[in-house]
Amino acid sequence: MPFSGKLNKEQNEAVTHPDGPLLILAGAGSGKTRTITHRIGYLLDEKNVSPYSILAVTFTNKAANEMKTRINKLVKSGIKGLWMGTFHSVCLRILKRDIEHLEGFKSNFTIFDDQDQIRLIKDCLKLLDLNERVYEPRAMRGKIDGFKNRGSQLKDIKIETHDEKIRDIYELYEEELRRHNGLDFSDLLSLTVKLFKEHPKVLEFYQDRFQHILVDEYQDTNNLQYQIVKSLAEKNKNIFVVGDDNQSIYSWRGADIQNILSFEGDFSSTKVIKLEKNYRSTKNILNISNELIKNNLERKEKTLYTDNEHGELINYYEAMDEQDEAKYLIRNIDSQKVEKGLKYNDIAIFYRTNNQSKAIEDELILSGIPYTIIGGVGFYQRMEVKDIIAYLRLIQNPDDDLSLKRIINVPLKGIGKVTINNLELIAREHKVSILNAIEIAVNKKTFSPGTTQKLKNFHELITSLIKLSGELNAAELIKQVLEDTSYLDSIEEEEERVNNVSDLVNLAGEFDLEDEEKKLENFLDWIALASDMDKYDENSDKLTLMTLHTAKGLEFPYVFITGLEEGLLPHFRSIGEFKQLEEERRLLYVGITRAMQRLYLSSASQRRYFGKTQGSIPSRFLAELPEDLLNSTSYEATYGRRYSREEIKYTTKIDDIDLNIIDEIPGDSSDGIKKGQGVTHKTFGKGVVLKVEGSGEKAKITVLFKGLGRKTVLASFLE
DNA sequence: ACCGATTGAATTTTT
DNA sequence: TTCAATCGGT
Repeated sequence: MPFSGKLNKEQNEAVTHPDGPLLILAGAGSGKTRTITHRIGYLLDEKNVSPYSILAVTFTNKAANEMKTRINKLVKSGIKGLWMGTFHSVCLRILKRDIEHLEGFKSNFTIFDDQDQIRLIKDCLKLLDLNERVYEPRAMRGKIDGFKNRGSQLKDIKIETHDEKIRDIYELYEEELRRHNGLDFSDLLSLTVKLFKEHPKVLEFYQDRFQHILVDEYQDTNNLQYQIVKSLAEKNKNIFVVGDDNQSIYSWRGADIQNILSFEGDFSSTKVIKLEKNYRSTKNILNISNELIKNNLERKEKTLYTDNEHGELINYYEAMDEQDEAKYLIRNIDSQKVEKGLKYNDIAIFYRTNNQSKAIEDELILSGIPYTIIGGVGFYQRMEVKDIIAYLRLIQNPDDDLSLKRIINVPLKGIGKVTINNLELIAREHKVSILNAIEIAVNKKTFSPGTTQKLKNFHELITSLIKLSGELNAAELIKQVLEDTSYLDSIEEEEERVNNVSDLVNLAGEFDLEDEEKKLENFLDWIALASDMDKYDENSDKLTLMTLHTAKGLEFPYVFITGLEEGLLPHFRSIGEFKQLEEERRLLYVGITRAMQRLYLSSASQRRYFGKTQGSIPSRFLAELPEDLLNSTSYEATYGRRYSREEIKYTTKIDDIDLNIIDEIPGDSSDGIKKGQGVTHKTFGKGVVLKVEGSGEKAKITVLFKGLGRKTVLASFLE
């Protein structure tokens, strides 16, 4: 049995499980990936299951690619026909094939990323004549995604939000998305659910095809993903899920830890296997992770153990500020690298928020250490990359007004805001795309001769590119766009940007080699779901920097976790609410359990946020770690110098008060504005004062507004 | 009407 | 620090 030799008893039991639902609760480092790959190998080679009948869902594209490679090495037969990818990519594939069963949808849709979503929401707010300050686009995006992830119908939303306007925004947003022939990320999932519900024949096709379904990182599935899994597996019940409730860290994206906690109830006669033996970390590392996670109430009982040696103590350093923290990292990296003969890619640095990378980056550059940063403003979000992609998107989907608006004047062509606004009006009036509106306006000579000529040129440019798109592959088409628009000339002074554009051309070239169809559409789909993570090459000798979220699923011999401060980890947006606080703890748990040999923790006593230096105290999570496993030092101990600490202020938890009583809080302004007092703002309405900075008309007042949350406003705007 | 410059505001995590 | 909206000049 080639698939049992290298496995322990539980892993082997999972791999050779007969048909029927199986839940694997796999602790960190317990050989989860190995178990899934061997399971697939077992099905293919031992059970003679056709790869065509297997669907495997992973959390990232990178994980999918890696798993494919591993399985290929493992099995005798090939894996042609096997579906492996993220929920989003799997759904995309299903929708590309079957979306036209749903009325009003076309298969050449464009995928709208979150930036596009925000821009579209802004357009909606303008159309509805709503104030962006009151209905913050980002917040609205969050609400809309929330509705979609829960599968809420418009009529339900009335109950969920007391603000009728939010419902209007959602409704218009959906309408606009349809008009653009676009799908947002949530649509990929929710329309698949809709498709399965409304077209049982389509569902049956996939049910019959996918005899075996495997889902990795099941703890981070959301309601829609759950529904997809459930309906696909309903017929054959061969559903194999792997997850760790202690590593559920995506609730803000709609992930519901209940999916894994109640799996047994969802599928009758579920077999449960726990993988509790850790092969990754030293005893010390594993012990502190166990001690930490014990503090969570919402979890399944599971204690990891290991045969590995105790290893070194866990280091903790309390730095003066973020610079001092970065220097501490480099000191240790340098010395350990020499002492233990490490390579840079043996080492990773984690943090809670992307902006923490800057200080570390600066010091790394100074000391000449090679590094890569994963995430942040990723390659695909770069302005120049998005510009080129907008051209491609418009070529592929001429209804994509959003992309058109992005590039109609890029590089500058003398077509301004007023003209675009008028074009939008024409488009609306005739119920056509802006590209069509341009044609109408040019024919009718609606604009001045100069403008008409510019528009005519633009229209000809796009139509000629559309014609060419039938013959050219993605890379060639990008080159054509660059040539026709002289885009490179417009950014020639910015070397970085030019490089990014040429990287994009190369990327497209690589894609064309892989893609048999060589279609622009496929390239765009791939780009839309691609992330920075996918480009990450763990074999290049570079230090890796990333957030704790992106660290999930990876492992490194040496791990540094920075910024263990109240307000950062746990993040202040999560403090105060029990569930969110537990998720922050899980986040740290994920970070700690990435470490194989050695773990370093650090915090800074003060940190510059933007411009202003703020004081902070060490994270409460540090107090939960057993002291005898920690080796703690501080800036003061290392340098024998003291530094002046900023006064540390604790925020009052007024947020938890019942917002309905805001109306009743007395507004007494006889001697200026005070904390806790009720106020009325000209635009935002009623609220309660949380904080006062300065005095008089120009004082900055932080107010918790009813239904809108915290905002900082000028005293002169309050009544 | 468009463009560039200056000011102003805002920052969790990502498929 | 970056990004976006606004304003005044051409």
